[in-house]
Amino acid sequence: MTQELDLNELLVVRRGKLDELKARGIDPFGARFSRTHKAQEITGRFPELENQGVVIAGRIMTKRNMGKATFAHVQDVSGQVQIYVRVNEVGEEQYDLFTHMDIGDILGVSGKVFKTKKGEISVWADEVTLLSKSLRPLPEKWHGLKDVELRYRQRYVDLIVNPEVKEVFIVRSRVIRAIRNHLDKLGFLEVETPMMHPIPGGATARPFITHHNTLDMELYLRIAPELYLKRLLVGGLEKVYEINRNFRNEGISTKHNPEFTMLELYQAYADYTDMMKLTEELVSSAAEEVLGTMKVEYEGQVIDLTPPWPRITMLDAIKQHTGLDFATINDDSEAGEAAGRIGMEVDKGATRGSIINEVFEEFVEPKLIQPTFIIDYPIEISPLAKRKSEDPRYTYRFEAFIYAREMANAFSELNDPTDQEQRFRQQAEQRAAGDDEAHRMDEDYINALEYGMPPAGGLGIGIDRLIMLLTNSSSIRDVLLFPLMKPRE
RNA sequence: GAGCCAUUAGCUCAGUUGGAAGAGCACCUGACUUUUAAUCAGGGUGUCGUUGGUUCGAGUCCAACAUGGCUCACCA
Repeated sequence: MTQELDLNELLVVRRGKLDELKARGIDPFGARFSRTHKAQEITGRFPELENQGVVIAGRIMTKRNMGKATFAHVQDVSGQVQIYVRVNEVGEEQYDLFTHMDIGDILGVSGKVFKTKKGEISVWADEVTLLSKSLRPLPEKWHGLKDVELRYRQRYVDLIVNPEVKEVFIVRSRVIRAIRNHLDKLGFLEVETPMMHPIPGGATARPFITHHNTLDMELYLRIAPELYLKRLLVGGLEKVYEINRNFRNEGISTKHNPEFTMLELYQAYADYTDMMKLTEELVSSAAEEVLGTMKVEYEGQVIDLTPPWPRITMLDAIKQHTGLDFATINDDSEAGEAAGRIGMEVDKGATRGSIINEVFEEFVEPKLIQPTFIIDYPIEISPLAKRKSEDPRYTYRFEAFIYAREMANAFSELNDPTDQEQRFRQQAEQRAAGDDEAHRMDEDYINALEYGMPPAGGLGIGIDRLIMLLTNSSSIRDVLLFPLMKPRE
């Protein structure tokens, strides 16, 4: 059975045209083509380009045949411009070829810039060249491609027909560029640390497991670069950052993709207050630079990113929203009872710190719409953060929340190797007790700390979620070019 | 992992009470030398997601499965 038998009529017709072109000695998949202008330059600089010769290239998006003359819109990366092709200028043979081209074909056009009777800036063609034949029909010109599944699976089609999609990814690229420029200016060094870890660390998450054949060893796709970046602080690099993918083997949702992009940075001799300033600065200046404003609209609300952002301790925030004062609650069982009084059930073995966190997530987090720093996290849920000297039950740690979502997580880094080793041991006990997301012991990391790591501030920002905020996207899939999809069939 | 919803032509969508599968765009043929959702005349598109079941008869009712969306759970 040949493939042809499976094709519908539209595809058969296009393949017929392809054969016809070949029979006429025309290469349907052309080569290098020199253009002088992009579509947007022609429409944007009409006064100086009027009557000038230009050469453009792009995809045919619409076509209106009027007999001996045809209008079409050609789309390139910058946008669309209309072309006017008349038999008088291009000749019988080329005109015939052109009228048989399809919407979706890629062509080159040379001609002069003019304005039609109705006032549309156009290119009056004197030559049209087929550069690539399209064998599949594009979605409808008016409604575009709406089927979200098809949009994600065939992003290339989505990008062709839905211009606002391209805009999102341009903003994404510019925001990341702005962050890089900002950090470079501050003297940070961009580094790349391993994606494949023998011991997954730096976060509480389930990893993807893979296997190296020659070494016959288990490897994990990284859940965070943190422990490697801090080894670089030990090595004396002082200010480092990495913007790259993390992988977590967990559920998929509008806010979670198994691979996602994180910024992590570490600054020697700084602490978490410096990281708050830097967070405000990075986010607000990226918005200002890319969008031209620090007031962004998200899901119908205006979010004001202008620094400074309010800072409130986790305990104060809980007190404010629930009336519960955990400062007066000193052990695990008391904490459990208190949570019960406001209608929360907690696990039997839950610690005071994890209960505080649960109460916070349940009662406070949903209310944090405008940018807010929540500071001083309980030590039990912060195994890599420095203990507060005034009260060892808390750490010098904050998270930044915007639109009830965690945007940034940062702390004064724990650089005491003995304390770190104890915390790893506690985590290992939790792991042994069945918590498969608890941290694992990393002996080499302890070894590194034993050489001495300068006191430092560290910061992580979830880039995808930041881009969602800045592009008013409600799903993480809308800011990922190729979100993970289950294969069909 | 759970609940709800969706799946009909290449795309966007109708499809009545269970009784001969539809429209627009796109496509093909013809007309038309400044159109623009071009227009006019003609043409026909199909595994109704898959597999079963009920029925004289299923796009329509029932079940299972698949994929996707939303909500929840987990997480960032």
